[in-house]
Amino acid sequence: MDFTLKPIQPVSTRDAVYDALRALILQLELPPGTAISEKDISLKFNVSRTPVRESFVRLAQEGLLEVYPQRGSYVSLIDMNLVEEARFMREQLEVAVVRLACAEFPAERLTELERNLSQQRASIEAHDYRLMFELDEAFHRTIFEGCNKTNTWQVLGSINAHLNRSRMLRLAADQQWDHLFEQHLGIVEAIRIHDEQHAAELMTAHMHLTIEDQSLLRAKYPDYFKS
Amino acid sequence: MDFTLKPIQPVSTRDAVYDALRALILQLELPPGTAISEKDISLKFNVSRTPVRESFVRLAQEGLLEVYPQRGSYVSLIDMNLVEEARFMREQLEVAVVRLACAEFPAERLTELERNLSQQRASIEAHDYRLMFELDEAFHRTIFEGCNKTNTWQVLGSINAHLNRSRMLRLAADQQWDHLFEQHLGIVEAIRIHDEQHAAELMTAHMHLTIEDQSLLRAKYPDYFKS
DNA sequence: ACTACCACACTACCATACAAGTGTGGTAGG
DNA sequence: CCTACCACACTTGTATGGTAGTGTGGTAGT
Repeated sequence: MDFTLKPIQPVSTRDAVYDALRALILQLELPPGTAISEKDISLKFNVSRTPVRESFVRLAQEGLLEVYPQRGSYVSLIDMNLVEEARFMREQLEVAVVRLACAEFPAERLTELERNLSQQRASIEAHDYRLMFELDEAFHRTIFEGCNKTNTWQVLGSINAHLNRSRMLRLAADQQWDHLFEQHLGIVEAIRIHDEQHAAELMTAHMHLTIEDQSLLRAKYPDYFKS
Repeated sequence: MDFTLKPIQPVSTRDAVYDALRALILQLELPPGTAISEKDISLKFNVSRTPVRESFVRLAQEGLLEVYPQRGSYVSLIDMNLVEEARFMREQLEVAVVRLACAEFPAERLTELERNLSQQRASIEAHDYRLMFELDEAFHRTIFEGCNKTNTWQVLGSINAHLNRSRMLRLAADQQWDHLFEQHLGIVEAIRIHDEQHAAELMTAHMHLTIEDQSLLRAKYPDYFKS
């Protein structure tokens, strides 16, 4: 007997286009300000304008795309006000969740965090910053999952689209990965020994570290920023 | 010389349909579980399927609509896990913002809060709960605006769609508006005298009050809830 | 040389037709 | 009476044509 569920949909064209465009925007391969038209994209992907259009609707709702009727669509510029508020929201939620984690955290999630940490160490030594970026995401997601706050993490995912775009600009830069890694170590230790106060302090500092040097970024990529 | 900007768009059909459907869903005039088809809506609004469809995409992204390809679309059921996490997120952000407000808050916003409070008092005496609901929204929004956290409030707006739907169920019920009003009074007073600790405690309690008695709701409207 | 104007290429918006999958009710066969 | 099956009436997904508004570059007129 085969209980495998047949995929509800192999993959809808709309979702495929959406995923592709979103990835291109977040990885800055479509830099802020880039003009993109439904027609262009539909030709590049060899699909009709309909699924492209619907992808545009979703991207516009997330604030990643600005659509001006009858004039054109543009990858949205990075809005520093928005980025700062995204950082603010993330800080509040991350701190609150890590406090919960100090009170109660499943053992298997803790080992998952430790496994992640060892991978982080390896990727830093290998100077693989792209991988380190992904591990950092996974690290924080695991904390949320361990506290049964999966939906919260998903909401953060869309909120942080802008935040991550500016973080991506610093990927090549020095980005003090060593420092971030030390903080990760401390956070996991605090969770293990249920030191809520210390965990909260570490997480607060951690959330501030991910966004400094914005004026430098602005100077380096002036065209990518708004106002 | 006339510097008035002509409206970029009188109002796109898509946005009109989206706004209408969203309001219908949030006010439970389209109850959770209701089947709605693109065709039906397009006939009712006398527009083609295209703008309706794009509205569906947006509503589905917000989690207010479930779309099953080739089978139908349904107003999403209320997911209590989601509601609780929405409440959690809102609590963290509201508390953080009210702390900011205690440190610094513009005078004109404070008078706006006081004006709002007197309107609340009047609407409670008039038993106009619908108006009270709106005043409550405006009250919290004003606090966010006074702290330059407008974007944060907007994000909360989409997060709280689910939360508000379950709150709406209680509108006719007793919904201890008196108690909520007392807390509002206390919060404004705490902001005025910069009593951060007290404000945070009041807001925490306030955020918990808005969601109690869920089991009662579930018993009363079992078909509206998920799992 | 400069300005006003207009045709044209381009955009997103909307309507419509067709494609493909799903569930159901009726019917034919056992 | 029961079951298997199939046609049909739905659904959403995709493609395409026409509409209206916008910006630009070239041209005619001064």
